[in-house]
Amino acid sequence: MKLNTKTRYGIRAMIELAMDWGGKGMFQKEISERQEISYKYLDHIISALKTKGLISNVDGKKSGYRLAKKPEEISVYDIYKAFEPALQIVDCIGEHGECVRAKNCAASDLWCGLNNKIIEHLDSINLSELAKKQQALNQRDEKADMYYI
Amino acid sequence: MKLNTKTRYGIRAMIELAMDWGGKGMFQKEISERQEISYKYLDHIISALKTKGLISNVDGKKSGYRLAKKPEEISVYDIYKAFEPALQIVDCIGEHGECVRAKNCAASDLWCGLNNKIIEHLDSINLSELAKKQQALNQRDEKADMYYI
DNA sequence: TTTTACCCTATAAAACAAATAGGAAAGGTG
DNA sequence: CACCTTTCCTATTTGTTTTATAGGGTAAAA
Repeated sequence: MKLNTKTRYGIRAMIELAMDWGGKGMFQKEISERQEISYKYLDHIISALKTKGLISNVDGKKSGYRLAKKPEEISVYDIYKAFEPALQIVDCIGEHGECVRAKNCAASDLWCGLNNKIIEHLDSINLSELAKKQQALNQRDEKADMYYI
Repeated sequence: MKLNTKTRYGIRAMIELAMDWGGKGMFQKEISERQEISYKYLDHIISALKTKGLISNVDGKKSGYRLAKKPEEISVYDIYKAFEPALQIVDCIGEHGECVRAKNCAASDLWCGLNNKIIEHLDSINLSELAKKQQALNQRDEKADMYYI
């Protein structure tokens, strides 16, 4: 099981925007530079986040991107769902489950249980926490740098 | 995030063997037919499970496969690890993490936390539980069939 | 000695991930 | 207005991984 790059980059971009919350807005270029994500690749990521209504540049094209909601109101799972319809670690779960045995399958139950557990966890963490954590890490970093002078 | 087929098939094969625990042993062909897994593909799965010491056919080649340990002593994560060295949903976790930012990255922390949660969950479930559940499901199924006569 | 079951390596086909490329549209600025 | 920047959109490429299948060798039971 691997997390895809879009979701990972998407989270990092969103943390960056969350740290800018209440600020001046951020251009794609700025996010790309700060997070070292290919500018062109970020195109797709921003597009997905925008389509899902998680970010917006409502004050005009050159106003920069902002979170569309409060950081507290955006969970990690919200961001995950910008890149995949839903978390579904196996296909037998959910509507389009092709497996006929799923109704009487202990394995299916197992994966379904894990799936729920992961969703629950991703839903319990919001951008506010992550931004605060990142800010703390950044400060710690700056302090560490000072001692090296 | 998707679970791969080998792990899924591997679990199903192991549940089948767990239900046979204390029994006569099962041939690859038998497992393949019961679980509707391609006989040839099952080759690789059985090979991996055997290499990891989870199953054995110690009483001779034609004795059939058995669990190498008690069902209670084999966790889902043990089986998972037969097909991947370890669960690692992102690469920045662990020894070969290539990401320089990982030490000061809230995102990395996030995925690391999720990773641990998943491992904990997979480690908390053992084959004994799964086999019992599957047996219950099978019986329920047989009963249901009766009513349809 | 024939059959059965396991064991091993190579290869193919398909799907997916990750990124790049090219350019259209639109807004702000000198 | 002309021009630069930024967003927006679609297509294409490249590489990797997944999901098998194929083919044959080995060993032991019947």
